[in-house]
Amino acid sequence: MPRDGTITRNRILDSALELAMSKGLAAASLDQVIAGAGITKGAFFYHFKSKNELALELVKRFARQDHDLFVDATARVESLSRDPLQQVLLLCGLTAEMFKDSPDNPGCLIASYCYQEDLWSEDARRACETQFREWGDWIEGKLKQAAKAHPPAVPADLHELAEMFQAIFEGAFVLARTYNDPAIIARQVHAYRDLIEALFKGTPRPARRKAKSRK
Amino acid sequence: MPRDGTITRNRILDSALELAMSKGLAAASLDQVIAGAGITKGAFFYHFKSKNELALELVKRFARQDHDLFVDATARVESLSRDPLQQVLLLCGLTAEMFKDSPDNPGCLIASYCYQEDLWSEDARRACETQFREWGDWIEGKLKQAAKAHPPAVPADLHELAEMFQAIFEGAFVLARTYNDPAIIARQVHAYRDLIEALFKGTPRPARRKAKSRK
DNA sequence: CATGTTATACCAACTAGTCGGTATAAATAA
DNA sequence: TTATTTATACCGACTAGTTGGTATAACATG
Repeated sequence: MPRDGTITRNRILDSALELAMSKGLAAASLDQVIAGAGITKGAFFYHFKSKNELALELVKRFARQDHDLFVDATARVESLSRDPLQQVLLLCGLTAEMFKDSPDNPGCLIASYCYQEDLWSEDARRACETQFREWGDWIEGKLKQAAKAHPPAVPADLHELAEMFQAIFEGAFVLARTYNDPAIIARQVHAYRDLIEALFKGTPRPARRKAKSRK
Repeated sequence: MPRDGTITRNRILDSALELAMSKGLAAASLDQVIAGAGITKGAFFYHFKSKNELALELVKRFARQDHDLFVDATARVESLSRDPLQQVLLLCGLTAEMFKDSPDNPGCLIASYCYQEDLWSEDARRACETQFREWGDWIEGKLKQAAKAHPPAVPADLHELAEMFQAIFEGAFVLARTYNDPAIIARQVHAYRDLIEALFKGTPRPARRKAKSRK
């Protein structure tokens, strides 16, 4: 067998991801992708038959990685607590933690794609939808279990509430970039966590440490 | 005065906005902007000295329009109720209403820009930040007034809570595009409204009409 | 006429994608 | 062992078309 092509392939995808997060993949030229990957045009078109195929493969890889993250994170919180509400709260905490002190400018590939419809094929859209639903369904299920055991003081639509997790997440990326303050992401996820807790417990809990950096 | 150039200018901006919402302004060519506006290159470069200037002017116009909307909406809710909490809840209702039965694929110019940094000049960023803060500050102020009069059952960071309005909003656009279901926007804003109400009132209220369309 | 507005023709740089060819390395065979 | 084959992986010059931007002339209107 010749040398391993998957290395080159991943270098191309990595380069494309970086460009997608900054200038947007639609606006990035293949020459830039190629330069970033440190390869040549020939190599690129050996691995991908077009720029659109690159876009699709990139989002598919993203969805796979996100799925792995989901499996890992849910397994962890389910092993940390048996209480479904606690599991949701822990998941929020875990997620917020991931974005605390994140050095680079965070963002979401899906959000970037859905404002650049050249990249937004039906295949890509469906892959993203599936991935979103995976998280949403899990949270919704847990919230419903929690509600069965101990109904919240105020009725709430648990489907919408679960959906809100992703909404806040995606929105926080936009805010972080607009305010130029990545800390917003962890802050908003935390705020969501607190709202859920308040809704289900309805009683004050030990005061949370105040967020320090609020320029 | 010779004939009115502001008409052409606005046609250009309208065309650019439409392209920005679909394929992204960075990926859109000037020829497409020009074709959409039904004019020629000469006319374009008479009104804008470059594509980047177009991008900046477009986002500035967006911010102006959003500011007008803010002034109008807050004035309306402040005339409808004297209770700050009610005002916030009404504002959410008003906002959700705006996106109910929205025919075209909704989206936010700011979100699109912040994933395409060719367009994301510091000037543009600051204009967007200012506009975001206008809404956030107003909501935060109202929530603090409301909390003073009748503190929520559970302590909550009202700054984060106000910030969450925009986060949910921006996130809902992404979800709407990913799920291909514009109804999500009104739904999420409504869910936010309900959370705020639950937090401050803490008692059940007349059951809301169930959302009907949930494919 | 003078000023503001629009059209046509054009350019150099860049675009996605092609193509003939080369390098690598394992498998086969003498 | 060594020569040959085979398939994968990669290179870089090339093309046809597009890009943002310019030059210049024509048109409209007061």
